[in-house]
Amino acid sequence: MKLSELEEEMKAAAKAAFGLDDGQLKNFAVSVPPPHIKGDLSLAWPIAAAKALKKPPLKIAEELKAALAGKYDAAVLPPGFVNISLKDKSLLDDTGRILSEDSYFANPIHAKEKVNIEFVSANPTGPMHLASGRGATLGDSLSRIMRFLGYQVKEEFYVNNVGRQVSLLGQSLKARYQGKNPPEDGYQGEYLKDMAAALPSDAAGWNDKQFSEFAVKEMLILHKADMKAFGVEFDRWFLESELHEAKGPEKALEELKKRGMTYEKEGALWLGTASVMESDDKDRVLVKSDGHNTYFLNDIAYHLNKIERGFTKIVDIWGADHHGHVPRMEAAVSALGHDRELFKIIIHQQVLLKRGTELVKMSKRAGDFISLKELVEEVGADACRFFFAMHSPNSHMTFDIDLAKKQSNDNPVFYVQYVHARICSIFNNAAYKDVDPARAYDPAKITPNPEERALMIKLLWLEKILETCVRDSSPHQLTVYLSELSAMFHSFYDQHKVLDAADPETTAFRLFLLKAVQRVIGRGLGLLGVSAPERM
RNA sequence: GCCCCCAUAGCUCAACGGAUAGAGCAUCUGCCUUCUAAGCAGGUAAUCCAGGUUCGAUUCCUGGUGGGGGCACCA
Repeated sequence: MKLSELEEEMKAAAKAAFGLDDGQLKNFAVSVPPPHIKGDLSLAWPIAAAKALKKPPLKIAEELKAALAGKYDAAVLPPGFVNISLKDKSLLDDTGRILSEDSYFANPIHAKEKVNIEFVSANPTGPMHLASGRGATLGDSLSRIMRFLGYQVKEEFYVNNVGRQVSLLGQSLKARYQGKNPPEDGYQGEYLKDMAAALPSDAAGWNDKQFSEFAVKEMLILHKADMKAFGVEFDRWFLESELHEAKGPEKALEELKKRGMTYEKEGALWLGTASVMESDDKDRVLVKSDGHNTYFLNDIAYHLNKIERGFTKIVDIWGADHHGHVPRMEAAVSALGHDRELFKIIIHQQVLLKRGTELVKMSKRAGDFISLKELVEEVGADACRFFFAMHSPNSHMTFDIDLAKKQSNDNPVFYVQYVHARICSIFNNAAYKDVDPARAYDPAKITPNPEERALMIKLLWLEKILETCVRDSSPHQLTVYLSELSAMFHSFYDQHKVLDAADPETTAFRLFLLKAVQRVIGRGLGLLGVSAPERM
């Protein structure tokens, strides 16, 4: 039985025994007992429920134990914990189902959710920066996790291919083509020299717009290649120009006006994000006094577009440098008449770069930065992705470039990957050791030892870990889990021989168990966009 | 000035308000004639400060201190 099912079953037992409603069982959750405690799972609920039930925690724990009797072996420990021991047979059964049912951990309840996750969305004005790796890792890993759990997920990259920055890019490219320096506020990076050198022969007669279009097109090719090398393939690259062709901003504006959310002041058109909705610190301009749309209006139109495409959950992943935009964007979605729950913005803190002992400040326009491509080529996509995935979005991570390049072998990703490789190796050695790797074991003849039990229980936790990742909008718990599972495996490997022709029953069981470990490790790494090598 | 985020071992990070705060790197001690030592076993080592709430606080609240980011009719 999955942990979620087990938890539900125990919760139902508690509900019936104490005559409670769901609200009173909110904190009812299984957890892992600390190492010095005997038991496979732990419930702290009796302590938490003491006040509401007006009973001593120990008494509640005893009553809960009685309610679970027959189904679970439970023990009560002060100040009111109930510790559960799982039966070997049920563990063996679960391990088998992990192997036989690929979607064992999916939850059908998620299937009705249509999720749009937009991330990276770097401007097509220069090579993709190393820091984009953080957003890319977050978005792609979360997408993979949600998909695995049963959600319908579309990954999307928004391309700002119109506007002032794009014009500047075109002008900068044109200047390079003509052997001049780019405009003062233009793009100074070397990459435009290379691009200029590759311009077609008829570029001499081009106007600025043609230079811009060429530059954006080329840049998009690079961005797509960078993302692919990083293991990220978007379902859609949404061009801002598509939005304008479909009259998106006009429609959004009309909708906002119709809802009475806008007003004119000083020749501009404003959205009452503060005065009407009280969710921002000031009102925001939609149409400037010169008649041009603000970026904000275009962004509202883009989000309206996503809503119209029928998504039930819309997620944006932004760097902390945009966090000030959160209230106005949330206000805008509300202003369009939609539920706040529909729209979620995940903010991740920025990546600080450290080279030697100095913190490196980077600017795309000055052309001084470390590209994602460079990093991936030197460190490898696996190590990069695992490293980014390890950090919760709120952590201010400093990326030590020298360390990442020089000591990539220290990355915990190898520790996890090594589990997969070791298990593959064992299976490859089976024939050589006179063992049939396909032989089934007989559950009736197997009593798992403590290390084997611990591994089987750990495998079950993948489900809850992944749900936690979704709840916290971060894959970092998965990296912790994989490291812990790996440690358990390596320790097991050291203590117990797997292939033993003299003991075919135990050998068959251990191969079965290892197959499941291998499956979970491979699956977990896959959800992080990291490869599971067969040998290292 | 206002807003957001952060502060845990020498370093990089974990820990739905729960039991003796977990890892990796670094460091020290052991372990390769036996399925891969990118490994195992063990040692050293941590919750910024002051209050508060709670049976219980690294976690929640208030006030400090220190750091990062943001406060446009730019995108």
